Amino acid sequence: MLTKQELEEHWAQAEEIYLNHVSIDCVVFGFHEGQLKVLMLKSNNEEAWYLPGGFVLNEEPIEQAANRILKERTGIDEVFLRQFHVFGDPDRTKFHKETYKDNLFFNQRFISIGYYALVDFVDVKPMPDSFSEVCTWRDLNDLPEFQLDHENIFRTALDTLRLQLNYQPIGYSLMPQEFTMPELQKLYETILDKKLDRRNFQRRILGFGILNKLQQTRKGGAHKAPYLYSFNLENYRAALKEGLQGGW
Amino acid sequence: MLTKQELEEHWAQAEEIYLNHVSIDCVVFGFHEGQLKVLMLKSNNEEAWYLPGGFVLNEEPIEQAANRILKERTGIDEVFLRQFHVFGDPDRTKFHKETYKDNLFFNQRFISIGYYALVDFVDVKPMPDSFSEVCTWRDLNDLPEFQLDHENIFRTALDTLRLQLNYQPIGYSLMPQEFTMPELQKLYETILDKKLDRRNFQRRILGFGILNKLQQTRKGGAHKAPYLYSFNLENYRAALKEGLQGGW
DNA sequence: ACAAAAGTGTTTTGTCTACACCCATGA
DNA sequence: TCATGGGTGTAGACAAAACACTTTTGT
Repeated sequence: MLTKQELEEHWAQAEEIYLNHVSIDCVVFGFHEGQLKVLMLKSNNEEAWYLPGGFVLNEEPIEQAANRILKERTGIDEVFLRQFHVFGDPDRTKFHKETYKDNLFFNQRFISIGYYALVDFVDVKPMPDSFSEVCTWRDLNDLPEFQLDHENIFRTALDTLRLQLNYQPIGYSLMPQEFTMPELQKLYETILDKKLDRRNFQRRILGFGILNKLQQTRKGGAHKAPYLYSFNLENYRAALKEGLQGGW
Repeated sequence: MLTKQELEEHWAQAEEIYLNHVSIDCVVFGFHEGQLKVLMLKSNNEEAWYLPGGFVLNEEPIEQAANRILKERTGIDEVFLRQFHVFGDPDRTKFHKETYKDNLFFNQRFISIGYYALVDFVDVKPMPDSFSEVCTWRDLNDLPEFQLDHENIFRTALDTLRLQLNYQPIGYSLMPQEFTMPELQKLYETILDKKLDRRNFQRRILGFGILNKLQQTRKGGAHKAPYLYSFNLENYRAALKEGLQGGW
């Protein structure tokens, strides 16, 4: 953890260290207790929430920058991370330009590259950045006010996630190692925001041949114990090359 | 047309005029005589071909920059234009950095935003830029050597086009005002690189309700004259909101 | 009159959808 | 023992795929 003074020095140097005019914003999705979540931060000074973001070091590939930023906020590495859109309106950071009038670095135009990440909820240890006091998961059904154009960035990410559901290993990245069929179904229902038929869902998912059915069942529920599954990563990758066929 | 000296002055000022570190590359697709084409330029000095590209003015929205660049190369406005990927490898412009060692502007790292455009072939008047002697259509079956990472950019655009075939008004943008069913089918076959059944194709396309069947037929062929169609733009837009369902 | 391309309709096949019954478990 | 959720199978609807015959036109 840097002291206040070290921080000030860091941002005074930012213009030298980081590639100017380019930023990265990440929409980090997690899934917990049947709810889809986004990782967000709350500003020190106002009731405004924003998405994890950062800048690109002078000689750093952008994918690597996104990974680094994500690791700083979540503690995890090797996450599923995809570029989805670039936000390049000259007015998108108007608020920052006003707030940081005297700061050379922040007072410039930024083209922001949007990434969305899919992570296993339980692995994440949310860590605030130097502008925030809070870093935490927000439920998609209970979102706060967004700063800047971050609402737009978030919406675009969510739309992309829905479109790519059949082309990306979304289940694999968001579910824990072992999970039950109803849990996986809940994930799909949450992302798509619609109910799916239990039996058809099962047949379809199993038909892809991307799951391993385990011998154990999930005990402790008040009812019949469901089987546990894990992903067959090799088959999953192969299947995704072709895209999982058909729409929901 | 600028003189050589005016050009030199322009690029000497580039650092002031354009947003540093950000560039735009466009993959312009056209369709002519049953062949899919890309618009490319050839360097003055070498046997290297590259994609139309340019930079973003300080206060210019990026979509507007892409449109401006496209207009400069093709003469047309209001084209179908979509962002598809950002290319941010620090080494991607290594060649330029070496070639333009003494130029402050070119000798910097560029994050390039990739756009693909779909245009009506006959509307385009290819115009070289200040680094090229030739601007012309290249057949997808007869592509030249690419400069920098432009082969990668092109491939990524083509993959995106295939994926989005059912979600974007691709036929509308690439076909002339009036066209026959076999011509439209050829377009789909070319993009997807596979043969389609004539009757099923027709039923499917007509089923979307996005075409107007005209009374005239295309005379002059050596055989039965096919009917002409035009797009019903209103229905097309509506249908695309939902995505044209099903895969080929 | 024939070759080649275009128009159109029917049968077959397979996939998605809707639905019902049995089973296991904790309360 | 009952309420609840989980496991599994089947018949019907619908859409895609396969396929054949007729029509038009230039040579």
